[in-house]
Amino acid sequence: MGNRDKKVSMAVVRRLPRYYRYLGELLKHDITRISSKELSQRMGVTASQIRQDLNCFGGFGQQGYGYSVEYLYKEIGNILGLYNGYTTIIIGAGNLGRALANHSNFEKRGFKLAGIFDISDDLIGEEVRNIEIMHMDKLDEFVKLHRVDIAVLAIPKQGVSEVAQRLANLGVKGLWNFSYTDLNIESDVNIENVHLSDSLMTLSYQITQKN
Amino acid sequence: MGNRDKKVSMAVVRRLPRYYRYLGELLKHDITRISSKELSQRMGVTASQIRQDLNCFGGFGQQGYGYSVEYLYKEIGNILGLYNGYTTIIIGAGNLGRALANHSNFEKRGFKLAGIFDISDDLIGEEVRNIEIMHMDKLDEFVKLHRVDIAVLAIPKQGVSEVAQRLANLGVKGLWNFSYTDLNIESDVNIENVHLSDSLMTLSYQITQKN
DNA sequence: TCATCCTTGTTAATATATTGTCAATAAATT
DNA sequence: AATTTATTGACAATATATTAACAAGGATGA
Repeated sequence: MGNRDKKVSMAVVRRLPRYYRYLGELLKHDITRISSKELSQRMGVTASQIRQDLNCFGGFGQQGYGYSVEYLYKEIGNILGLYNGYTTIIIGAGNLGRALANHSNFEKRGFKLAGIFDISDDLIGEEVRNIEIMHMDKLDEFVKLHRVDIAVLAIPKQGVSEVAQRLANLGVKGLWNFSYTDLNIESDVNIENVHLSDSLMTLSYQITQKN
Repeated sequence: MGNRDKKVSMAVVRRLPRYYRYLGELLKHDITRISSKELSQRMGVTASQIRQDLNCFGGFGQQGYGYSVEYLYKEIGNILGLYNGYTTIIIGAGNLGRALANHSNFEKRGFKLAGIFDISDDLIGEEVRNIEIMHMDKLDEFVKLHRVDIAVLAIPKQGVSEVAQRLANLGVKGLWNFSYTDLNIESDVNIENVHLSDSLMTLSYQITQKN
C-alpha cells in the first residue's frame, strides 16, 4: 500500500501529464511494455522518481516485467480525470480565446467545448469551430443548463475578478486563468493560472545570466 | 554577502516575475516603500521567503525601513533582463502565434517583436500588428540581420524539432516553446516550455480529486 | 540626542522532495 | 524444474526548499 493514502504533492501531480504524454507516444509506436529504467532514460528523469510517483496512486507495475503501457496510460488518464468528459467554456473571444478554442489537444484530451462568450457586440453570432460566440448576458443561464465544469478565462485582467466570482457562484469547478493577475475568489473553485509573461520573463532571466 | 554567489535555484527564479508584478502594482498606487511582512501578506507567501529570495541577488532593503518599491522593481527587472531590449520573432502565424503577437504584455515587458514567420503561402504578406508575415525561407537571413535573441515556437510539434535546431544554430539564445513536445536540441540554447495541455490536465486532476 | 521600535540579512531548524538501495518476486533462460 | 536475470515497491539516505529565529543596525519620535 505504501504512500497511496497520503496527500499527493503538486510536484508529483504536475509530472503526471508528462508521463501521460510519453506513454501516449509509446502506444503510437506499438510499444506494449516499458520499465521505469527505460522510461527514465527517454524522459531524462530518474527511474526511482517514476516508480515513486506512480506508487502514490497504486502499484501499476510487475516485478521482472515493468509496466504495461496501455494499462498505465489509461490509469493515469483516469487519475487526471480525462475520461470524465468535462464541459468547458471560454470567456473572451479575442485572439487568445480563439487560439485556445482551436487548440486541437483540447478536445483530444476529452474536454468538451460547449460555448464561447464575449462582451463585444461585433463578435456575437460569429462562429469559432462551429460554436457561436454568445453575449455574456447569456452566461448564467448557459452555465446552469449545460452544467459547465471548467471555464477558460481569456479576458483582460480588468474584468476577470468579477467574472471569476460569478462563475464560481454558478458552480463551475475549475478556472483556467490566462489573465495576468492572481485570482482571489471566495469559493472552493480550483484555479490554474497560466501567466505567459512570467514564463517569458523566466526565459529572459536564463538568457541574461548565461551571456 | 550571504548566498549571493551560489547558483540560484529555479524555484526562486520562477517567483521573480511575480514579485515584479506585485511591485509594479504598488508603484501604480504610488506606494513608495514596502516591508517583506506587508508584501508577504499581499502575496500570500512568507516574509522569510521574500527576504531569502531577494538576498540571492543582493541586499536591496534597509533595516527598520523595508524596501524602496521603485528601486526593487527596477532591480528585479534588471535581473530578469527586461531592459536589455531583446529582439523576438514568432514562428507560426496561426491562432496562437497571432494571439502572442497581440499580447500586450509582450512589448510592455521590453521585448521587441521583429518578425513573424509561417510556411503557408496564404498568410505571407498579411500583417499582424504592422508586422508582415514572412516565409520561412527568409528566416536565416532575417535572424542573422536582426540579431534575434528569442524565438517563439507556435507551430505544431511535427516540424518543431527541425526549426528549433535551425534557430539554435543561427545563434538564437532562447526558445519559448508552445508546441506539445519536449525539445532536445544540440546546443546551449535556453528553452522554456509552455505545455498548455499539461496545465489543463493538472486542473482536471484537481477537480477530479476534490469532487 | 537618546531610547524604542522596526525590519533586514543571515543562520539554524524544519519540512519536503529526490535519489539510492535492496528484499521480494515475476519473467526469461537453461 | 531449476537457475538466472530483471524489475518492482518500499524504505532509507541524501539533497533541496521553506520557515523560524534573532542579532545588528537604521528609522522614528519624544
